[in-house]
This record gives sequence, C-alpha cells and structure tokens, in this order.
Amino acid sequence: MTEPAPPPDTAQRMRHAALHLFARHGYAAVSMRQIAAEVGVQVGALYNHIPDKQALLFQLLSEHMTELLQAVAAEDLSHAPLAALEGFTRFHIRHHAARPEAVFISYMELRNLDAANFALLEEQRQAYETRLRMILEAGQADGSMRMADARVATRAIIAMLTGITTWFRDSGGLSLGEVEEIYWEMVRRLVAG
Amino acid sequence: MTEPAPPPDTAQRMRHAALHLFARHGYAAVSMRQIAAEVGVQVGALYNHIPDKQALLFQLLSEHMTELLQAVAAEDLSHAPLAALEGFTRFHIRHHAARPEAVFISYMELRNLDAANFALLEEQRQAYETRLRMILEAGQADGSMRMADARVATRAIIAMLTGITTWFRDSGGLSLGEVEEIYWEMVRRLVAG
DNA sequence: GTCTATATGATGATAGAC
DNA sequence: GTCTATCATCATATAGAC
Repeated sequence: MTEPAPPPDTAQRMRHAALHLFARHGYAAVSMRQIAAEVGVQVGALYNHIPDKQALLFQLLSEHMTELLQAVAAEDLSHAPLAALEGFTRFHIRHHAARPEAVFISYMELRNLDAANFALLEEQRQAYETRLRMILEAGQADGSMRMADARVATRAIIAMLTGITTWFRDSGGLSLGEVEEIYWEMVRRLVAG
Repeated sequence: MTEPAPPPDTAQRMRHAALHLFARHGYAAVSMRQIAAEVGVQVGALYNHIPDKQALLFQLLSEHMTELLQAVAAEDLSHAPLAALEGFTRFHIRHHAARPEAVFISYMELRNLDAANFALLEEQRQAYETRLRMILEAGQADGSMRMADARVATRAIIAMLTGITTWFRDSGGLSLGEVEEIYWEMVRRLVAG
C-alpha cells in the first residue's frame, strides 16, 4: 500500500543544481562538472537529460517566464483599474520574492542565449509588461490614474518592484507583508489621479 | 608646434575594450585573447599593464564607483530637501544614461569579484545610497516629504531610475530631457508630503 | 613593451562498456 | 541511465628573445 520510493529524478535535480549555481556564479563560470558533482553523478550522465549546456539555461529561463505568465493570467481582471493595479503589485512582489534566483538569472543571463531563444523570451517578457500597461491605460481612460507616459510608468514600476529581490531577505527587519504595503503605497502615489 | 602623436596607450585601450566586451558577453565569457585582439596586440602584452584578469574587472568597477561618488559630491547640497531630491534625480539619470555599459557590469559582475574587492565596492555603493537617504530623511523632518520607510524608498527610487539604462537609447522616441521630466514627476509624487 | 612559444590545467561533448 | 575514458579545444598566465 505504500508508495514506491520515487526515482532519483536526475533531470530535475540537474535543473535545481544549475539554477543555484548559475545564480551564484554565473552561467559562463559554471562547468557541467560542477553541476554533475552537485547532483551526485558523473558529467556524462547529464547528457542523457539535456542536449547541451545552452539548452539547460534556456529551459530554466523559459520555465520561469511561462510560470510567471500562467500565474498572472490567473489573477482576477474584473476589478476597477486601481484595484487591478493593487492586485498586480502584490502579485508581482510575492511571485518574485519567492524565486529570487530565477529572477536573477532571467535578467543576467539573457546575453548567453542564442538569438532565437532570446527572441522567444523577449516576447514573453513583453506580454507580461503589456498586462501592467493595459491596467495603467484603463486607469488613464476612466480618470482614476494620471501619468505622463504609460509605457514609461510601466517600466518604472516593474523596475522598482523587481528591485526588491536584490535586498529582501526573510530574515530581515521587514516581513514580506510589510514590504507589500510600503510598495503598494508608493505605486498608488506614483499614478495618483 | 604641433603636438606629437600620443602613444597607443595600450593600458587605456585595454580597459576600453574590456568594458565593451564584458558588457556584451559577460566577464567569465570573455577571454584575455579576445581583449588582446580588440586592442590589436598579442595576449602576452596585456600582462605588462595588469597583473591578472580579476584586477582588470576590479579596476573597471572601482573607477566607475569612484567617478560616481566624485560627481555626486560635486552636486550642490544647499537646497531645500525637495530641490535637492530633484537635483539628485536629474543627476542620477544623466550620469547613468551616459555610461550604460559601466552601469551594467557594475551590477552584473559583482559575483566575479573576490571577497575583499567586493567589500570595497559595496562600501562605495552604500555611501551613494546614503546620500539619497539623507535627502529623504531631511524631507521627512521638515514635512516637505512623507513616506513609510526612507530606506525602502531610497532603494525603490534608485532601482526605478537605474532601470532607465536597460531601455533608453538616444535613437528612441524620447529625449533624455523628456525622460528626466517624466521620472522627476514620478519621484516627486512618490514622496509627496 | 611587444613578441613567440609554452606550461599547466579545465572545458563541453562523445563513445562504448555495463 | 550511469560509468570511465578520451578528444579536441580553449583558458590564464609566464619565460625569454628582441
């Protein structure tokens, strides 16, 4: 009746190890041998699960963006613009604070993707940005928000919020809930009508 | 009467080439041979000007931070807090927009410094942050600004402003002066008393 | 200061045994 | 699916001639 012990699942352990090591040392500075050592196999074994190192990086970044888009799509859009903006702000903070390593390499390692892979991710990134921009433009339209340039405000807000991952630690002086409150107040003022 | 042609100045050309290549491909992904090829010398010649690759990276980042601190120290501090904040905002945008590559590697390549070099730069970074935080706290004290947490607001503003370098291009739709206006308006609202 | 040549070791990826 | 062994290449850094 007991479940059989799950297999070691080398593929997943490899992705996990690569995420940690890429975040700490950078994609180019991490060798396949280091990843294999972290997983507990020899280097040749990794190539049963991934065609090459580049594909491993792309898989990590692609999974991160897909997960982000799926999660934001699940947010309720039926609110008035200001409430939608609050929802987006709190969602973005929670989602990014929960995966600082994936956020970090998604920004840092784009250079190491080939052109085709880069284009795929850039498209997803823009789709996410558009989600926020639509909220801001709806707020402009119904008069609940006021700003000089919705595109610029979109980028400013995302940069401000994502920057949290560079300093926020669970062990720090502020809880994530407190950070959420502080940032929502700043975002609210930024677009005040 | 004419000036003699200046010497090729390999040391400076090396730093210039390294800045471009590190920004484009990342420190770990760039070889000393690539740098030498960009300068137009053989790889051995570089080691007459730098003890090793790590020192080359540190020199670039250290020069960038020292230049930033010197430039901000030259700003006039005699203004009221709101005027000082406007001065800081415009200074930060102009200074960073003028050197996007140095900004980029200063953020990306900190991981590749050894502990001692990292500590030196972190100290300088905090000194810069403190400059802005003092302005915000002065504004809180005299009632011209209002915010939940000056430390958090400091980081939020710097992240928001530095993010400009990731998308601003001279050839784009907005002039730097227009960007300055838009961001100063957003910063002003963010701390509105 | 720059060159050529080299020491020494690590890298990504593959082949074939088990 | 993992192992050992290996290929071919590239890396940083140095030595000594000019």
